[in-house]
Amino acid sequence: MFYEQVENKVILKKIGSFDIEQTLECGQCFRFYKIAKHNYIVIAKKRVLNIVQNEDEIIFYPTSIKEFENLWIDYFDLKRDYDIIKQRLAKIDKYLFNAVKFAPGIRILNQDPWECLISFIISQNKQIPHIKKIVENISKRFGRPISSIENKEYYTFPTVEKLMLATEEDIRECKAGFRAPYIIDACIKIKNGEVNLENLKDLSYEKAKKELMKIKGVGPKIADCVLLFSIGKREAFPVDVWVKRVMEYFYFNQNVQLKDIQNFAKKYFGELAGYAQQYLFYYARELKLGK
DNA sequence: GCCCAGGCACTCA
DNA sequence: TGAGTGCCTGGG
Repeated sequence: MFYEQVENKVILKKIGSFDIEQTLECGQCFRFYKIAKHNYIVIAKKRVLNIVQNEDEIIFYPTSIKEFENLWIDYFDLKRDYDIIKQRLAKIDKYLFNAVKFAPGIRILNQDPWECLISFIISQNKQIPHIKKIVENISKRFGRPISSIENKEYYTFPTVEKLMLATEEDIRECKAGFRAPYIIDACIKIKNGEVNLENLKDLSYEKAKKELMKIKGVGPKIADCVLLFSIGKREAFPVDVWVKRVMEYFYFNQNVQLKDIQNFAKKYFGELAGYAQQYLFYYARELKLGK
């Protein structure tokens, strides 16, 4: 990896396994906008970041070397060697070999746990464009404006304290529907310390999952998403309808129960389960496998 | 107009 | 303990 600053841009070169489209569109985050092919805007870390991917470089702006090192290297998981992860996965079987080859540029982001939690609470029974819209509504209404680009204003995701002030009715007005009380419950339990997002990193995967599931509206799938995408628990294996479909299609040849898939993934993928999940999910959804 | 979507809580056997 | 059902809402 090599990077340099040119004016207000950081230009990243010699980075393997990083495709901005695959990374953002693989369903792990909701606060991004496609501006053009290979050009995205990402809202994270209380900032608006433009990303342009060219043949052999990726340009980030506005930012600086210092900010890039402090925030974005971690956010995009750039220090990790995905070539090794992909090699190990590809050796497991032909399905993973193909899934990895299909989207070799996926990286698992390290997002903010709070925003990630609320976003995935919203995600149940929703399609991605809806989820993005609701998260945007909440940010517009309760977050702070960051900056405006081409007449579009971008907002931070609200803090726990700020969202605490919202009533269930307020949140329903953001189109969250029946999830509104779940969001209120998350605010309360995090604010009063019943659930501590800061500590989750230090807990085992199982304990951290139980901790998250104390919140109403958080079941195994959502807990796994939060653990994988914001707590760094790469052994988490979120099973949503797409993953269920692709796992049944490749490995079971029949309908099976959620817990069968969980047990299988744990044994079969081990500590790489989370990565396997991302490659398989993207592969399945893009090709509509098993549907 | 009906159906369904990246689950979950709730109810009832 | 396990299966069945309802849920806001918007797009196909």
